[in-house]
Amino acid sequence: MSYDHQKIEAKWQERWANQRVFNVTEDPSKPKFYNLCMYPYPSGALHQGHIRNYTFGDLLTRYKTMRGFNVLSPMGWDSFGLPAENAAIDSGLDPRENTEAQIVTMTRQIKQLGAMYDWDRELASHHPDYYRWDQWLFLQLWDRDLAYKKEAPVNWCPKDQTVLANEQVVDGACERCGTIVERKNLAQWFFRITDYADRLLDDLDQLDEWPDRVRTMQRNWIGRSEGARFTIKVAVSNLSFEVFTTRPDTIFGMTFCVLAPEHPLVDSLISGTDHEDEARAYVAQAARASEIERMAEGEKSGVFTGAYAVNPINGRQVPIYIADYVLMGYGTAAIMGVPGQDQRDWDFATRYGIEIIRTVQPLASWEGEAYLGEGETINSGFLDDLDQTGAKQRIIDWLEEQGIGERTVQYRLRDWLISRQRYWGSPIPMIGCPSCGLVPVPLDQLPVLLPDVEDYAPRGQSPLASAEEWVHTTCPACGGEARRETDTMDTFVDSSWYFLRFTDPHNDHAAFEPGNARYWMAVDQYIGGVEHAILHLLYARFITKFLSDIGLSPVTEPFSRLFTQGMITLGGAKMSKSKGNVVDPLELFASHGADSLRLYHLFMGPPTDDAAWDTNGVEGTSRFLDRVWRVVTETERFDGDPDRDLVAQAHRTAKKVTEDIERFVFNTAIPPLMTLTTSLLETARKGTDRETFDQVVEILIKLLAPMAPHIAHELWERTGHDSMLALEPWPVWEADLVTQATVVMVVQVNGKVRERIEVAADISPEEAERVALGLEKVQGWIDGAEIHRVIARPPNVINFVVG
RNA sequence: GUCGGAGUGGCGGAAUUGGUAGACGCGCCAGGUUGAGGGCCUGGUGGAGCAUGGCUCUGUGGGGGUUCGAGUCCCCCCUCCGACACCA
Repeated sequence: MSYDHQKIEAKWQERWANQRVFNVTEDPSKPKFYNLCMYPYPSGALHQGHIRNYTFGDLLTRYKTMRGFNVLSPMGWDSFGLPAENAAIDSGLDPRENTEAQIVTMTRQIKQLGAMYDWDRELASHHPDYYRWDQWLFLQLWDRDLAYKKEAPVNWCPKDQTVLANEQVVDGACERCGTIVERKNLAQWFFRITDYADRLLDDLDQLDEWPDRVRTMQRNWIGRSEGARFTIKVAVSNLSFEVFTTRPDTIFGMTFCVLAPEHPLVDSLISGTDHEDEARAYVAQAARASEIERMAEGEKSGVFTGAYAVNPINGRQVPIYIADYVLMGYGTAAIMGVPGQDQRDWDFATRYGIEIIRTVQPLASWEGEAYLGEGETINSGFLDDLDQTGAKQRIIDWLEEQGIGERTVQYRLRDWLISRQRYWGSPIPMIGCPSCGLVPVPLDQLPVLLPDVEDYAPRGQSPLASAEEWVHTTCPACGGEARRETDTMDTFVDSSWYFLRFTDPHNDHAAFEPGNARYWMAVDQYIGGVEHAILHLLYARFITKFLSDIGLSPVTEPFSRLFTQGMITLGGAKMSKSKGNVVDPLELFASHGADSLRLYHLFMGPPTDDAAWDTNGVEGTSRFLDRVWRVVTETERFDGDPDRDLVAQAHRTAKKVTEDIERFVFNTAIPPLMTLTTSLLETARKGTDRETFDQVVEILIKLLAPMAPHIAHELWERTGHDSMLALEPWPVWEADLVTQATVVMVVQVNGKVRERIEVAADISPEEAERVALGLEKVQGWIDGAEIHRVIARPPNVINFVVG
């Protein structure tokens, strides 16, 4: 018989909400715990990934509450973004109405899961009272020269006539229409995150409760390289350019130079020369080609400019090429070509017949490719015989003495491109004035409201541009006619500070009150998908550091502990609507109940790992809950004796479950609860006394409360308690009961298990040896041979080495 | 290519410090309950062999090594997944 989960789940969801069990205020008398699941995009329907995320989060909220913490667990909506806009374009749905309807639906579904949040703090980034503070944040950055506008190459879809974010470009093509993406120069807004590169990198060391792989990914993304930057003169001209290198020690091996096709010097180098036509054709082709095409070509391509560069170290003249393997966005967009010590330069030199000079003596014979290893410097004048470290030091000193170069640090990280030629986002609060230039919207005029438009389809510029009345405004500086910025902000701006807003969500005169933030920050546990390991987490760290610098954030790192969950797969692929392999949580709420589904998500495997879906597994956890139900509702006999073993088992279970939750591993916390339930059912048949039984049942219900809260609360009530289980203290265990008196010891002969024997847990090595040697089977295996060694590790194992 | 992560029964997985490999669940098999089915209960379930109420061998992607003892530690290789992807 199975219990009526629909009825009891609805009952308790209503009670928790009515009694405001999970609504919190700042309370200095209690330790605080800020527990946060990454706020979702309101897609309109929960999928299993959400269920998994909120099940983990809710388990922690409930567990920490029972442990006596003041737990803040808020929920909100990352409600700006492309899907709502695409729905508007494709189906004519109003983005605002559509988004808000989806929020209503998803809120209902989250409540059906029994996941509890402080809904008084709910926020949605598309609300003017939220995005007003995005705009405020933008202006704070602008005031400190950390927001700027400049021309930059962007991904451009020629069919959709729009700019695409990097993540919308899949294999070099537009994610929506499949057209090959072009690169195009457009004036864009940036945040100067590179100013924070060092701090973002260095502070990763503090985040020792983040997964290593996430820290590694961030480290690689920031990509710090130490090296030198120096000036190279162009022969027979007064032109020069700068190069960056991590291997200044190889400067004597420079046999050519390369400029990126977009390098500003290219034009003056080739104008009016014999090489002009060929070079211009190459530059044009590089501009047209997508990244994918550039790479797919396999071999490195380039073209000679006709000009020569002068190596400052020895005056030697080397040819200057243009090649697209040198990137405009990194370093100085120009390099010294040292084929002997760089594989890319080697490939290029080999193709174009350029001389190769080795400047490092390989440790072993080495041919056919560049040598990147250690070795003595050779063919390098005054650097000869030095090792790499010494040679680098020496040459940088020399460059600095000559006043042509310096030691420098280069990052792979680029500034954050935040403007989008899109409708459904926070308008950038700037005004373009013909006489004053770029002028910020005064703070007292925020928010700049998103205007209504007729047509959301991209036409090569932001849809906001079509709202003529809105665009036309007056310049705050001179009062003349001016035009508003029509780009909106990347939604990653919204999510880069929402966790601070949750500490003071209704503030209408500031983004948040520093006092509230001081109580709640940092987020003690942040839970979400690993797909946000780089961008969101990096941006959030950046903005938090910035807000700390201007005295508003109490912390320099927003998330103390990060947990990234694995994804759900079915048939070997990630569960997704487009692949058609989704299992709808709503159907499972109806058929098995939220508790069974939650328990299955906890049980199916390590929370960090990807997990393969199996609906039969929900059947299994559902059966388990039926058994728990029967323990309480069908036990009638209480005519036996107190059962100390059962109590001991309950205490061991409490210890194990607590330890597993603390280390964030849930799949191993459930088996002991299952076996405890089986023991209770056996005991119920056998008979015990009422006191023992009630005591053990109480522990079981409490341990189950964070995992399967509805059934746990119902059984708590049915076992005669008036209190709210969610606010009851977590079970404690007695150390004496947890330690077992006897254990099974393994007896090995020559490392092979030959016998098992039950012994006292505190047996001495001598006693263990005596007992083991007394065993008939062990004697049979020793078979009269000499015992060379006895390794006794009581009470687990004893091993006789014979032979 | 570089950097991460992972390979254990038919399946999901367990084994936290080197010490009983396969906990727990699913699936499957047998028996019980039932008019039948479902449900529930009990037992079994890595592989091979045999003198089959038990015993022996073998077994954690492959190959070597360290150790009394290796899923766990070291070296080499293979496969899969993820991130970055010409970063000078």
